[in-house]
Amino acid sequence: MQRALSVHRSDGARSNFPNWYQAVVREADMAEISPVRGCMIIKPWGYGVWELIQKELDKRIKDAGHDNCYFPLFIPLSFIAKEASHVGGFAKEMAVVTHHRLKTIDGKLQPDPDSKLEEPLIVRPTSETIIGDAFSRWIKSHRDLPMLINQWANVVRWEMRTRLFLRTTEFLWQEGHTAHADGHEAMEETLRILDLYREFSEKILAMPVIDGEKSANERFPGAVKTYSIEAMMQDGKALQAGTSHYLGTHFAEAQNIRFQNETGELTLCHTTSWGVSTRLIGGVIMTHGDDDGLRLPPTIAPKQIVIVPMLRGKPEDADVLGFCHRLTDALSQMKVYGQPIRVLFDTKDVKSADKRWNWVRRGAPIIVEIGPRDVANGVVSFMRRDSLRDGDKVKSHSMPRDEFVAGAAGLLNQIQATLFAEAKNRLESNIRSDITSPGALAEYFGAGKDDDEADEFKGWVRAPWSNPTGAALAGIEQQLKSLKLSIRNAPMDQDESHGPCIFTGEKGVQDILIARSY
RNA sequence: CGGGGCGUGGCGCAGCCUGGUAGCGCAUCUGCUUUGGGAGCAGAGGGUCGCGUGUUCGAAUCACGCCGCCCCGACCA
Repeated sequence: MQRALSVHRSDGARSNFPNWYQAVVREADMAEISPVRGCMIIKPWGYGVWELIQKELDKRIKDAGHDNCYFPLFIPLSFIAKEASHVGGFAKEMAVVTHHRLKTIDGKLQPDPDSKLEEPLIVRPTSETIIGDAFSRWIKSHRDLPMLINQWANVVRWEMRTRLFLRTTEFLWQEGHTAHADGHEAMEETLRILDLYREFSEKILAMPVIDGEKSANERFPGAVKTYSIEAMMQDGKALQAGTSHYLGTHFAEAQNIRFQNETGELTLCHTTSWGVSTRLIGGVIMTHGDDDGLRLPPTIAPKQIVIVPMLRGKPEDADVLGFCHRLTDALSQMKVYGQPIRVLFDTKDVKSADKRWNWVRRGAPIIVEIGPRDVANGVVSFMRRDSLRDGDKVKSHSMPRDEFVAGAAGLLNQIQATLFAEAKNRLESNIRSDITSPGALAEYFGAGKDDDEADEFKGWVRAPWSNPTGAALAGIEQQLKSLKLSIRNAPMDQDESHGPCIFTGEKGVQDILIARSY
């Protein structure tokens, strides 16, 4: 059967999934690899999605009381060295600036040895240390608290292996940093943001997630507690889509972030940090994409409705164009999610059929096609990207023009709801809680089976455990690693009582999610 | 960084084993025909075959080195 994409996923098998993913990124015009290793060029359609993500998330962050700032791209080496586990966690992936000038030596342009920096600068992998330094100067009194700051920035982490959007050397993100008078308040902030991320992911990205706490060895370097939202991709793997950390007084101690409390005592602040990145776009692609390309939730589609005129090179073309112009204007007057509907009248001099398939691949939620017959009958023919086909055939709908205009916002809402419902159903129906031993876990995830079987779609496992620490935890992690599994998080949503621990057999204290992951 | 695969016009690939100076499909451009849907015919443009060194009269093809991409592992938010 003919599909809009050059690479197809093969019925749930994971083997073809990476190729399919790359095909979507490329053919949906989202991004391309750049001349710089591990870095990507985000193209207009992909960046448009990011801008909408920024807009929606920025609003929520500000509504929660945070102000935006901008801190330097460079961080003095001495800053990053201040918090021991923080350095430990990031040391292996730092880009370091050592010179400030180039010189041609022996005909070769190279860093001028005479321009060596006294103190090397690192390109920020995250900004806790430089923001903490500012906090230590900004915060003097309990009246300065809480300090609620956010920044939109690029960061660099020199990863071994990169994938477009999911893990790139440079990526765009938002990082929130807050300081509070006590641990209780800082924990509240950490969880409030976690919930904000969950709500944002579900409502705006139509990507259902499970929020929970990370296990001890997956904590952010320097954190006391780390929480995440985890989304299920269409190959069954988990994607960590956002994190929120309670940093305790670790950074406050390292950087002397103190305030005088009501009784005049000098007291350490409790800090938090949290972020989501362009990785979310990868999550959207792997959550909603299909064999015809990307399917964008209307909330983040740069163009929600695209109108393609069916021109014939005949006199009635003028009528078609006029009809399309008026339709574009009428739709632009309508609102969805409190903002004008984003409509594009695609007048590019390209064959109509090609335009249609380009928009299908890019995932425009509604694609309208107008020909002379539509004009004569005063109707609008359109396709819904969320349910493009009936079997193999493309499903085309027709509706009186005024009815379509009046119902457009509702239709976009419906598409958003359909995408979310599909993803939600996939998530919920693929978490098994009937696996209660390491043996059963190994069997389910295909240990010892041949490649084809091991390659089948697997979801997640939810199981009780006794929350072991130290060597016991490390042993379990090792065991999971041999199955390519990891503990994703301990969901916030927990039952009162728990069965015996899947690993130790001891009394369970909470449920955890186990999955393959990105 | 270890194991495997790959790198040939924008995209997908053949040619490589058995060296003789580049080909196919899609896309692009032009013209004609077609027109409720990914059109047909004819013609055209576009590649120093990832980079470098070597072997050879001659290298996409053989050897060595390097770079990049993908998968698995290691690592990691």
